[in-house]
Amino acid sequence: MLGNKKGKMICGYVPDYVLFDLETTGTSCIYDEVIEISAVKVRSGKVVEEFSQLVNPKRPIPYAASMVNHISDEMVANEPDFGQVLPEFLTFAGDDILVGHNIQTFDMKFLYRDCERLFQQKLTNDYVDTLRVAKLCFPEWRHRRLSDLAEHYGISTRGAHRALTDCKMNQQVFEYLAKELEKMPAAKKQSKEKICPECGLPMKKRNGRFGEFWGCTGYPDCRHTENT
DNA sequence: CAGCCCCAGGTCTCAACCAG
DNA sequence: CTGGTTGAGACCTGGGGCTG
Repeated sequence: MLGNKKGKMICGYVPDYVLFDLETTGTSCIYDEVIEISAVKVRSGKVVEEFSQLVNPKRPIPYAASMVNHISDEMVANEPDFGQVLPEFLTFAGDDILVGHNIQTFDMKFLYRDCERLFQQKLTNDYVDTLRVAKLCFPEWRHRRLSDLAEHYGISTRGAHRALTDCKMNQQVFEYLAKELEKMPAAKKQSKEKICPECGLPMKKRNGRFGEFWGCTGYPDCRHTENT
């Protein structure tokens, strides 16, 4: 949950997880705030519990953001702030693996920032980004937005861009992606899944002066290498 | 729309090698 | 030793994709 080491990204399927989604006042993890957080707890691929809470960002919601998520200032006026909601979410999530779409570059940034800001600690949960998994399954696709994946699997996108609806949609997508992963050749999965033991980032095969070697994609921050 | 990140491709840098 | 060449890693940049 909280500690001094950030969790690592996993690119694969797990049957037990907490899938979450945030709605925010914008796309900047420096200047913007969370206005809704929702999550579903999943055990053996089935939703067993839900969590959803509007958040008062203590500032006006920009028009452009309201147009996307349909959340207005009036709707959040009497809601708690994120300082109250985040501990509730963390209790709900426990030490489960967190799952979401494009969370590596978006949602996790907000969570990391606010955990640091409120508790001076890091979020230790490992996480799965379904965008990464989708890239693995459908490298030939041009787009892999959550709505594209939902449409591909015939999942209803009614009410999209509200956190809980997106969570449920994403949960079904993740279960379908799991089936795609099962169908994939082992070699293809393994080559993509080699993880750096130092920092948890994926490793990549590189050609060096002295031949092939595995290098961490976190270079230059992480300089871990392995022989092929 | 803005902001952020990833990724591929191009360029730069530097060490190794070799000829003179 | 010096200078030129080569090749691989480091670094930079622009385009594309995804989010609200």
